[in-house]
Amino acid sequence: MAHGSTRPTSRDVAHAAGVSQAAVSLVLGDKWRGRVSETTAERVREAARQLGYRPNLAARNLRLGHTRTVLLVVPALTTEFFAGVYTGAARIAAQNGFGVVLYPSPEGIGPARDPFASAQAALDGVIASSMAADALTAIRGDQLPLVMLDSDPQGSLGAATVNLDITDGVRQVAEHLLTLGHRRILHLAADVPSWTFDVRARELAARIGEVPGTSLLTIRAPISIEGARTAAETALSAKGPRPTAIICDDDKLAAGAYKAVRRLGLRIPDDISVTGLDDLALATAIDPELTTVRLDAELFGERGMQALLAVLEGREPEAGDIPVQLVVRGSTAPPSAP
Amino acid sequence: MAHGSTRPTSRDVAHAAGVSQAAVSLVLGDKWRGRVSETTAERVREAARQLGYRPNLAARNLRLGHTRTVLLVVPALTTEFFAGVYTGAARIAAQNGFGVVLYPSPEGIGPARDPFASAQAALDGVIASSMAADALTAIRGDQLPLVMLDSDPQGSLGAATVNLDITDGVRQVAEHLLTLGHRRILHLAADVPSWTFDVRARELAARIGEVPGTSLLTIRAPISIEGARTAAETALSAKGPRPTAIICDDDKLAAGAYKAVRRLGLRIPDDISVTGLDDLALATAIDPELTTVRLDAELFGERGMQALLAVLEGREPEAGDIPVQLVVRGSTAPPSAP
DNA sequence: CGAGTCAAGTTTTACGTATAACGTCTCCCG
DNA sequence: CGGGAGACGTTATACGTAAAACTTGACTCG
Repeated sequence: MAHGSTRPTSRDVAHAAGVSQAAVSLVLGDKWRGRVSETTAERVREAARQLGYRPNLAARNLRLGHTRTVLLVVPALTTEFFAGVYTGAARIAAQNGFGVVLYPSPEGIGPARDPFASAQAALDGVIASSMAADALTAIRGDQLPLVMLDSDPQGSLGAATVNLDITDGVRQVAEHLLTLGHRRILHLAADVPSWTFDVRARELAARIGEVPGTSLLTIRAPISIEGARTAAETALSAKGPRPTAIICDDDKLAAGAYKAVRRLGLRIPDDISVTGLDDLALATAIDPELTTVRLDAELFGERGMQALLAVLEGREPEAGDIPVQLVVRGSTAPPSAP
Repeated sequence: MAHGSTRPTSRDVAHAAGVSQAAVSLVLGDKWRGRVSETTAERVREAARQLGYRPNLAARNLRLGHTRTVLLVVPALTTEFFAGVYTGAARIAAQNGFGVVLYPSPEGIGPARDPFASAQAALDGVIASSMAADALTAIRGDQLPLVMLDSDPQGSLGAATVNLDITDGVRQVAEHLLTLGHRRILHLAADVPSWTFDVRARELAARIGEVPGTSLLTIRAPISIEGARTAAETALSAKGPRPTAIICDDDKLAAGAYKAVRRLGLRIPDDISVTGLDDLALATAIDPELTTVRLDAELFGERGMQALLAVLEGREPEAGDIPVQLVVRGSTAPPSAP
């Protein structure tokens, strides 16, 4: 396994600089004020540079007992949303001398089997998003400090949670459509067992299902454009009065709904309105541009990392959901006269 | 930093099972055939289970001198392409007892400053994609085995390279459009310094620029829908004969081109044909569906990991570019009569 | 029966680092 | 002039694991 010569150690640097290994550690660890002379320190730094010394992280981690590395468990990275979450988390982490390692759950959104077998870095904590309960308990078994993203605050076994205010987003969507005059509404839901999707269904049922004179039909589809198209096409072809609006659990599903609508020879928003949730790049790529709920993925990641840092330091994580905002674009309009 | 009680070590397990620490290491490391009795082994395993023992990876890595962990450096994860690359790489890695850690270069496509400061896991090797030369040399300075993805085989400082056969893909696109009868072609290029984009320009110049009776105009845009839209709109509004086809460096740029075309009141493919490159989900979300070149991201990742494993074992990596294929959809058609 | 073999462990060591604990030497002040 | 106080280091140790080297006892076989 040895590729060429072995990497230089702090002892090599010490020998080259004519000092002890301890001195090297002090200088390079920036703990030398008043313990090593400036000239000696410079000699050590020069020797390190010369040899291309890089500390052995395994040894350091072992000695220190922590790694200042955190694992971010996300569903498969098939949209840029979790890229944003990562970016935000990594920014806060870097400001605090931490690193972030990504573990994209291979089987897509849903339960991850064993993040730790795969991401074999030694970890100080975990930020996990949208995971099923079995994987969650697997993680908890590890006793690692844990922050959950977009999960049921009650059911998270006492882990800290950071949530987007999805409930409010859904409320805004419902209000928008009701104000426009829609009464027959189709909910195109993600066929994924996750709290973040349950919340959408729950809020929609409360906001629309209980308003007199409205009807709410829910159908489920896998989160893919083709899956959503198929499901939506079936639902729209059913006999009986056609819905005048489709609320989709996310933007990708909305893209599928667009295709279904077009296939049936209908027009958005004239014949039917469509809404999404996420505000991905996709939302403005399709025509007409999609009315959707903007989620601040980076802020989400930042808040997640801040919460984890709080847990690590024994502080109480900041409470409060992250606000979201409806972005009205061209895919919604009042329903045409019946 | 201590959260509750400290984690159990192999010594704790040994004590609980009434054996030495070495015996625990042998049993759990599966090296005990003929060294420890079956009954003792079972006792050890039971004790480990009871205590919830998890080996300290930092200590193991230090002892072993390697981590069986590899870093995958990718541009910011704003499309699902690199998710596929990761998936493929992780699959091969897992089959060989390796883990993969992701480092998404924070500043987007382009040079990454210091992957190692951030991804502070101890590493055995690196797979790096589309990086500028300065970051490359920084990595090389670390003496880590390196595999480059989609990079100039000549300029990679002797690192192994794995490439998609982009040249062939571009050739197929050019041939497709020329066969349809297009003669005035606009090349919407990515404004990013990377070999993978240089190759596109080079091949296009050779295949179209040198055919008598054709014209090829190249404009550059940042890889974003809005950036592409702006650039394309400007180019299409210029005086003189309008191009009849736009070849885009990737699908995202193509989505921008769609918007530009629509803004100018033109139709795809009737007035103008558009092609992409990647075959992302986006390609079938837009209307009409995009003619593009399908890249097998997972195979790309697999081949990258296989090459790195070869390097680690002192073998010669498999040679040969990964084939790509043109997928003809509704965005290309013969040019309308002038 | 004595040497060799084998099973079933144990003792010991090394990996590279960070840091606590321990010298020196010089200077300065009462 | 005696000793306390820096300045400038060094020595020694521990982190948890894997594995080489060693021990012990029982059994085999010529």
